[in-house]
Amino acid sequence: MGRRTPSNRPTLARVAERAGVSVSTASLAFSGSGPITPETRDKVFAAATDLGYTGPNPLGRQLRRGRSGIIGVVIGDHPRRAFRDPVAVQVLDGLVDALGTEKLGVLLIPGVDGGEDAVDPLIETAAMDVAVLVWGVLTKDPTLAALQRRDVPVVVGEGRAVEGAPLVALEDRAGAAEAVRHLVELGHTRIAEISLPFGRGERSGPVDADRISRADRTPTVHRMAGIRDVVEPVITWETPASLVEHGRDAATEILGTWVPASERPTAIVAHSDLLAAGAVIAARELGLRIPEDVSVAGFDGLDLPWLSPDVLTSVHQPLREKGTRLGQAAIGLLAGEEPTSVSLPVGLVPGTTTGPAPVG
Amino acid sequence: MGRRTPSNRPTLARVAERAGVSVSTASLAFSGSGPITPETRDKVFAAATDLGYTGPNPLGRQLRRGRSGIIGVVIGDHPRRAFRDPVAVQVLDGLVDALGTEKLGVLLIPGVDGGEDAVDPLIETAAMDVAVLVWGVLTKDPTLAALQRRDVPVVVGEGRAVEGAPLVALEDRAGAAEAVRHLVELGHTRIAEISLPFGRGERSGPVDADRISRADRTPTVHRMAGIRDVVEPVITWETPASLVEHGRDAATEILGTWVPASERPTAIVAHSDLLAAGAVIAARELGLRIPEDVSVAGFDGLDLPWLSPDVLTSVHQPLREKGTRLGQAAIGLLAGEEPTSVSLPVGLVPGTTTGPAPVG
DNA sequence: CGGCGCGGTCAAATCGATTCGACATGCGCT
DNA sequence: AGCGCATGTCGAATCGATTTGACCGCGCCG
Repeated sequence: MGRRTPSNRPTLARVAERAGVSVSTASLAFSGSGPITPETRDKVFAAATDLGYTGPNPLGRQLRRGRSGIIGVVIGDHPRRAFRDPVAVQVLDGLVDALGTEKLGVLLIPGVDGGEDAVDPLIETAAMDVAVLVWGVLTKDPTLAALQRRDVPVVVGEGRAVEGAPLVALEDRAGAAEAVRHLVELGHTRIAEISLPFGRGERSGPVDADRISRADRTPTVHRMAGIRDVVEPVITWETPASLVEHGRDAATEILGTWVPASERPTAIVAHSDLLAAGAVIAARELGLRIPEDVSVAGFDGLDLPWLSPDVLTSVHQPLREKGTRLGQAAIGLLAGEEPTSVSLPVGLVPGTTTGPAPVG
Repeated sequence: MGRRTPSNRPTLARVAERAGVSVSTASLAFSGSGPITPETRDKVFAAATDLGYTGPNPLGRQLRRGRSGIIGVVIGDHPRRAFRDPVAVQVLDGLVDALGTEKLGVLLIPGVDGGEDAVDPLIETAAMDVAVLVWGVLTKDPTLAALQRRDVPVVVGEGRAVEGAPLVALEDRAGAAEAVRHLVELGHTRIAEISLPFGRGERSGPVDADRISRADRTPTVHRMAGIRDVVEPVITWETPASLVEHGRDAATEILGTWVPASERPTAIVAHSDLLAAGAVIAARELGLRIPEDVSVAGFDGLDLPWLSPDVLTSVHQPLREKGTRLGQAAIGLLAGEEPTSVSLPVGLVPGTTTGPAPVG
């Protein structure tokens, strides 16, 4: 059991030789399915254990098969930021699970810092049978372009459909509309919006109609549209990422210094639960009662025990299912099925953070 | 630009043929380093773009090289649980970064639900040049055993050293001792401990000396030892995972019903920041002031904006650096260097959650 | 003017497996 | 007894690249 150098690692050929059979027969023995007598198979296995051979070398098998068994998962940012959002984590979980049933592995591909057209080198060179673009594609997406050049089949989560690629979407627009309708029914008229990022750049602050019209990122665009299906927000605040601190900063401005108290928004709808949680914390810090003074609605349906005693009113999404669907879409593509797209339903679940609008 | 079936995907041989050169020359052209005239190279590149060839097939290259360019990262649990802890996310981030510099990719390998000896199929069959066991190894670890059988070099984070494998550890014991010493210096004598899991099983509740002695998981064991280097806790509460809700549950018991108020612990030291945050929330819910009535110290040094206005007193660890060191260790192994281990320093950073022990 | 060396190109071996078609054996059936 | 078929085994081709060593022609130097 000493250390072995790569060069003396046993191969199928050596096993076959030792077992006194041909390489093909040895291969058949390991594949398990071919026609082979039990004795021959045992002979091969015995030789294998003698030599310390633990099964076919994946590299050889992959080359022959023309498949790597690897699915590239493009998370669009550095892990520390992408996974700071529990939403991404749950989707990934479903994805890993679904792919695991087919013995497919997940190769993590981070986004890049670089300029406009920069893509991670893995996109260009890594072996993968399918790539999953979890957070959709931009209108001119260098990552998508590189994958298409390489003929790597693609599965898209969220947003814009790509020719020949299955799309797994959520009913963002309807869900956002539902959340705002809930607020309107409670009597709110001055509703502020805290939004997800609009595009590549990192910006934060209030936005005007012009910038809104140029938003280029998919959950953002759909959720903004859904909100506007019901009401026009009194203000829209862009954030650089779905993180508690950004929601807190935005709400501190919106509820604090932005307008005189008499014109203060009575409700905030945020594009994500983390942003909404930040808004709740900001309201607490400003001495505002929730929901008596201000209502807050989120989006995602996360379980946030640390927000206790408040429970967010939120639009629940089947996040894990989104992951499993993405995985199944990838598997389907490998099986040669025609790409089919789905849009998963979402639904409002009221919590303790929304209530009737204050009178006057 | 129509769809191509795998069979008519261009190969280096076809490019060479079209360019009127040999395969070896074409290969040289793409490798970039070989001796070749600019004209020949351009001829090859022109033929390549004609055919839509985007570079050597990774599978062929990998087989020849004997390297897959993939590092398996064993996270020891399902992603939704492993990555719910920001600690894991930061380590992963450093790891991905470090490996990215060498164009190595991260293959995510989850833990399994199954019985004692179950391992993820990827462990047995996936191609990987090195495996990183981020959260250490158990005393009898089926994952480690499977990897050793396959001759996959291993890098270990945390805990027990493995023969021939670099170990990247943190000075857990000293850090834990420092945290408790801080509490003792503040006058605390009744100190409770909320601990990380002891082993595979999911248990929660107070533990006795016998169970403590049988703990088999590395950060847990070291942190317990460090605490006991300074003081014996009045109670140790085991939790099934490093999550806010478990810390909250534990602290609710410890500070609430467990003993009469006069004997209530005046300080809690938790093995992680998420557990500590849960304890802070529990204290708030019980109407206890922090730090006047109860002090809470954590471990990890996370940034937890949602705990505002409190800032945890915590032992800061270089988590991202742990990740980069793990990555560098893997790279070193691939380069044939002798495995070397490191232990990274940690340090107490006082926040607002610890203060002098209440008098009486 | 001849030989040496070097830059550039190429043929062939190699990485480790899978799989197709051929082949040998033995059995059953007429 | 002879034919055909099923069963099990094997040889050889193949997947797509990298790399070594041979080879060739040309320029430079003695």
